[in-house]
Amino acid sequence: MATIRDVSKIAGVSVATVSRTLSKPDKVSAKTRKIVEAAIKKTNYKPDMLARNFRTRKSSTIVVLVPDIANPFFSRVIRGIEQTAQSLGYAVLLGDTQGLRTREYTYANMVRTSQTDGIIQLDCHIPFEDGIDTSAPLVNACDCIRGTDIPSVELDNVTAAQKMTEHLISLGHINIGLITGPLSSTVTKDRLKGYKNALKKNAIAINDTNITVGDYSISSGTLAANDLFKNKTPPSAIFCMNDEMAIGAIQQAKKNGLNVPNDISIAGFDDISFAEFCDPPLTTISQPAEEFGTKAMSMLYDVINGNEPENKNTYLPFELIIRDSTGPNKRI
Amino acid sequence: MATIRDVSKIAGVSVATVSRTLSKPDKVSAKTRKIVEAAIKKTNYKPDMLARNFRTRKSSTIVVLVPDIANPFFSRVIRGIEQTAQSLGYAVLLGDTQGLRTREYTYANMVRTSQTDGIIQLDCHIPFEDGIDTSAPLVNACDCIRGTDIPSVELDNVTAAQKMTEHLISLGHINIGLITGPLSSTVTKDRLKGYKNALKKNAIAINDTNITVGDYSISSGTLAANDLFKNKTPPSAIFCMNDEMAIGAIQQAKKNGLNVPNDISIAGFDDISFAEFCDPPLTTISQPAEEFGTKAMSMLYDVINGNEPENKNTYLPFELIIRDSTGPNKRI
DNA sequence: CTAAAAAATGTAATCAATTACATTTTAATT
DNA sequence: AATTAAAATGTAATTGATTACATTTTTTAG
Repeated sequence: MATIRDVSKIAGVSVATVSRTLSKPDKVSAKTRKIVEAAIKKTNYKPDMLARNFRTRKSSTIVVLVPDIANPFFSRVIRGIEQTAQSLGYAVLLGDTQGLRTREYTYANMVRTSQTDGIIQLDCHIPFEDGIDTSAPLVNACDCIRGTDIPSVELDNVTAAQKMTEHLISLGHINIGLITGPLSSTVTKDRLKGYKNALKKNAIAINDTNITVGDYSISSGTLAANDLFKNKTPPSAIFCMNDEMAIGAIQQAKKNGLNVPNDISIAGFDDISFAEFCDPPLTTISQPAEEFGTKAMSMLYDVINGNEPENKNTYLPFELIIRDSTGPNKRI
Repeated sequence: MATIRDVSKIAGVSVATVSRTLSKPDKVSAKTRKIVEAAIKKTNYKPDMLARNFRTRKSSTIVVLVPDIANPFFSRVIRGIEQTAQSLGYAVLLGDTQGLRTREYTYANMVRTSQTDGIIQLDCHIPFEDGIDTSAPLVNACDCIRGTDIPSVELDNVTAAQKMTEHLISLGHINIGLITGPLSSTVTKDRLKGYKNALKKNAIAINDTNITVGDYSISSGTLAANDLFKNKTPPSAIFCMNDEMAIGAIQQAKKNGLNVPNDISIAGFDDISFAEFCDPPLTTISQPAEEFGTKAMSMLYDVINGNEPENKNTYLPFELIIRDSTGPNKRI
């Protein structure tokens, strides 16, 4: 493999000139530039990134921490990250953490060892209490941690969940079940708050047996729905905090001989691509998944370069998508 | 940030000894090892990977070329890759190519510039005709190119498609539609071959109007299905080359007032997690997605280290999953 | 045409680790 | 105790690009 020295010899110039031809061509006279470019072509020279990264002290790589790459919502976010990263000259390392702290640690440490220039975190645990390097360029996307000044791209989950709950109320539902995610995450807490807000606003009592906890998986949706169906007065509508759980809940409803939406309304969250093709098509909240990624990446770019991002906490818009899985309460 | 020199000073040994303590501890006496380890702890030293990678001439990074990270099958494969990579000391760069050759080029070139030590390719185009660096460690997973000696992890797509077609035939279907992917890929060609094999074996004439081309997206499934429904004698069963297209086809069937499977049987391929939760649940071929990833990664590891992988073309098992979207032909 | 300013180019240090080879220390053998 | 072999440690070169600073060349201004 040709090095910059080979090129400089063939072109009859110094290595500095070759380097400059590549990185600051306007600092080189047109004549030598041509000579050097010819030499580069002749030798098929490509700068060694290992050497360049080492010398410039940056990896031009960022890592994205994701609990599960196979989650269709996260994979769209990552697609957005990758696109913007590419256009900004960064490569994207995949940090599938499977929710394990040790793996988060491993990947977060890559900043300290210069393997990576920054971190985008899709579910938020870092920085840990016990003093992980907090100076690492870090941006949270989708989820966030309250009370820190870590830049984030979020949805107004409170309002979104409130809107969805109000949609169900507007259909005449009073007894509304909820299937949450793990209560540790801010996203879940916010959506729960939105659900409660809507009930309060409409003077509907909050019934704790209507609130069940899932883990954002399809199977947890079936389980939680089944629990709700066993209530003394089962809900006439269920709001699930993501589409997967809603799909699980629909399946369980059908298994129990219930028609969706005639006997029970079921709503989701995220608007994954399969939501539209469920039976019945799912009422849900759509989020601009790719935009979470692109925005997070450009914010991280700012942070890496020492610039305060414009909006430290950016909120992206959502949309209530009404399909056929929700309908009027017919039990009244 | 502490360097190896800081540690060596504090420990009162040479940098070589510090380096050895880390990489070949058995070459260092127990006494000095303890001293060095104490100094490392004291300084909170972490070796700079940029320097190490530069010096050792390897990035400890591999790149995975995937046409679309948001595809649920591919994202499972990637999960497998990531897991094995991690355990082998490799980081995984994400190369979402969106099917664009220029992006494939960009990522493939990372091997030449030492940014990455090897490539796993999930849809196969590289090496291109026009002489990209063929010496790059490369493994194909899921798809492959015939007539090269590039190691690959594959499914026996011919047999799998044949099995599925035979399943439909066994249900009494004779007029069987097919929705393929883009005909350029080996996977598609093989599945087409399997379909034809089954028909021939059962002395059923191959009807070209029964074969339509999709692009593995849901919407292409609806379109292709609609085409098939317009045939003079529409098929009583449709075999779709992936689950997404099957989901699209089911939707189109319902839209046309057809009951699945009573009026028409529809089958998919891949067994993505939503297949089980379709309405009706999808008959499909399940593939060990994660295993494609783990196997491909360990093969790539061999190739990178100059060892011929044991089975240059590894075949993974598949399983015919019969659910409710296929049933007896009632039009006879 | 000359002096000063600006532009272009070159020299060599630098980044932080690894490692071949040299040297010193320790252990083993007689 | 002397000799040899083995183990431990140290010295310094090396990796390939970038870049501060020095030097040379070109341009501009008077």
